[in-house]
Amino acid sequence: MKQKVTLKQIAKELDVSISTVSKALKDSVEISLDTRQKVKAFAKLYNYKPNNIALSLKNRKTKTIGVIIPEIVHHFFTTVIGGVEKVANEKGYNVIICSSNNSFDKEVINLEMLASGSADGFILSVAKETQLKKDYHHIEETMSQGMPVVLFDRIIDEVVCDKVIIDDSKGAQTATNHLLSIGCKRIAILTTVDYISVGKLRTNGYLRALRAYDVPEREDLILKIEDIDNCESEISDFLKDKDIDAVFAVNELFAVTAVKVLNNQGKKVPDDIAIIGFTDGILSKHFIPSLTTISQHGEDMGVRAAKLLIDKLEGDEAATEEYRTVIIDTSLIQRQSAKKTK
Amino acid sequence: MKQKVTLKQIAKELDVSISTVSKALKDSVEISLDTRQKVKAFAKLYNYKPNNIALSLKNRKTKTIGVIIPEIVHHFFTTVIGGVEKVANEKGYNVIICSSNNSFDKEVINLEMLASGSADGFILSVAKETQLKKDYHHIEETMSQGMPVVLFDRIIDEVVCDKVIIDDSKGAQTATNHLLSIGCKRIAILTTVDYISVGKLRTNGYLRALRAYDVPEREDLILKIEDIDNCESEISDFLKDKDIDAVFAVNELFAVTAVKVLNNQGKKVPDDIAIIGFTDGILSKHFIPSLTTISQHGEDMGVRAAKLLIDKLEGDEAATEEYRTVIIDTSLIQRQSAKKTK
DNA sequence: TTTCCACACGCAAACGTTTTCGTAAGGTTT
DNA sequence: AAACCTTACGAAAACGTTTGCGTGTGGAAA
Repeated sequence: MKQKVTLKQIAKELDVSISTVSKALKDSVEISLDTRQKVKAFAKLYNYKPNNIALSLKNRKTKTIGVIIPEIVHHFFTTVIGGVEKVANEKGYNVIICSSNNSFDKEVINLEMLASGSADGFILSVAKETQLKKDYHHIEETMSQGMPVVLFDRIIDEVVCDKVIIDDSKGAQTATNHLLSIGCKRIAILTTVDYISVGKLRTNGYLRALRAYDVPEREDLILKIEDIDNCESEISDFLKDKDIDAVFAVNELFAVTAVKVLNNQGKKVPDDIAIIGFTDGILSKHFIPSLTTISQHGEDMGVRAAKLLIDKLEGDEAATEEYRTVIIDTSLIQRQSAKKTK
Repeated sequence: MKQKVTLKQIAKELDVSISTVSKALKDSVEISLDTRQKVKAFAKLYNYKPNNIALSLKNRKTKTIGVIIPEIVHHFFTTVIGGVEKVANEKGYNVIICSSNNSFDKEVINLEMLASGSADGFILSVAKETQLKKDYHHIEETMSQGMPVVLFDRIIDEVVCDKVIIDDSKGAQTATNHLLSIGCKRIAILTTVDYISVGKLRTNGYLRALRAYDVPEREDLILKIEDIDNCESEISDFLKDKDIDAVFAVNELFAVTAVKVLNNQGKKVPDDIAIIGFTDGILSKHFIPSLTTISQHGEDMGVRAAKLLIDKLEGDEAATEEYRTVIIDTSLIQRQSAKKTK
């Protein structure tokens, strides 16, 4: 088994110095044409590739972006990663992805690991636990060591840095407005517990829309779900015999579960009841009926986040000092699960 | 903005040598208790973390596993990554993920980039283009430079290395058997073009099951789909007025599309026609009807792949020379889309 | 012949670690 | 007092690069 070939080895074989080899490979005029060609031929033959690690050490940058997300098996987060990869690769950056699995500890470990030399900056969506715990020292510490951080989607207001979000509240308002505009009056919402920032914001948007239409808000039409994995029975109990004509679900899973539950309860979507979701994922697209939903444009988020980060990484000192928050527009994707009541 | 603190800085502040600091932090008996405590207190205060890059360079290993997959927005691949991360983290490895986007060129670029110092070994599922092109020089080159590679799912027979696969053919046979055993006789298959290795294998399994039951195979019941993203019309034409009682789809998307198409054609699943899929993803689980399917146990694959790789990475020379192929058992997950005919 | 200049190349430092080996100071044994 | 041993620390090399600067060689100009 061959080993990776280094400058030193080439130098030895060709009986020149390491610096000569290095310069020759860079086509430096310092080196004679003859030597240059010889070295390059040799390097090609032995498939020489400069060692990134050594370069990182020398340049004190890794040309790597660290991405930490709460879940890796998750359609939205992976689309964001897709966006990040796209611009990162264009700009010659590598992307290294870690999942915190929604655990605070793992988030800290991952961040510290990557921060100690593996990445130049971070794109991060915080774990549920972190939101609950409100402990952000690891993020602040990373930034104070000179590594920029861009937060996206599940952000933290208290941390001052670049951010990329959607206007969750506005998106929810759009969704609710749509339901109201097609004639729905009694709209239930399936949302998360309040410590999940996006859930809370979407609930707010829902309430705002109601008020704008002068529809009284009713506590009994709001379900805050804690255990996402076992939401079916909860939703079933909640929806049972409820006199409603629409459901707004703050994520895909709640939306399809609602359809399922309603089917079981003998109600048809969209004929008897309209449903609108949030997040345009696989399920929304392929479900029967296909789901009208709010798209978060995950790839866009990734693109913008990566651009922000790279700007900061490559920017002059001046640009480094100001922080921006990019708000990505959501859009309503109309499909089959919500239609005009006659 | 503080900078990352190094041994050198600590040494300077404390007026000792770098080696003293290094040893003190490692609790070397060479250093007096006094100095040790002083150094450690100081290091903690300044939040010293050894620089991974420097360590990588020195140790000539990165403690990082490179994972390259054809698509990042893909349920199955992300579950595999989940498995990889799990064991990698347990063993103190980092995971760096790149997506080839099914492009041969990007696969080569990613692999070369990671191979030049960023990762010690690779877990890889090859791009469609690579399978078509049959060009594997980048993989062989990587291995010849001493970096182990584990192939999974979309593997390459010609490349000699560790592999983790499911028995696609057997899984497909199980699926088809199930359909036959519940009384279906005229079973269509929705599969991919032959150069996708897993598609071909699954087709073979289907045929084998048919033969074992003495059911004649019929060319007109086999649809090989090239353009996965626009499969609906193709499937619709294919299924139209066909006298069949079951469909075996080699992936989730084909399965749900088939259900959709059949619904439109006035046939009910599972009452009029049974459907069975392959890959147990979000769709299969939440679709209505939920899909009977073959589970590939993606997380298991990731776990096994990571173990194989780490074994090779840490193993003695002897173990390094033999290559293993792990076959993960598939299992039939019975849900609603296929039931006994009366 | 002396001086000067280009040319082509090598030296060495630097990035941050770890680790082997060397050594000064001080104490203990004869 | 001489010889020796601990103890506690420092110097330096190594990992693979890049790059500023120094330098030997040869030829041309004076």
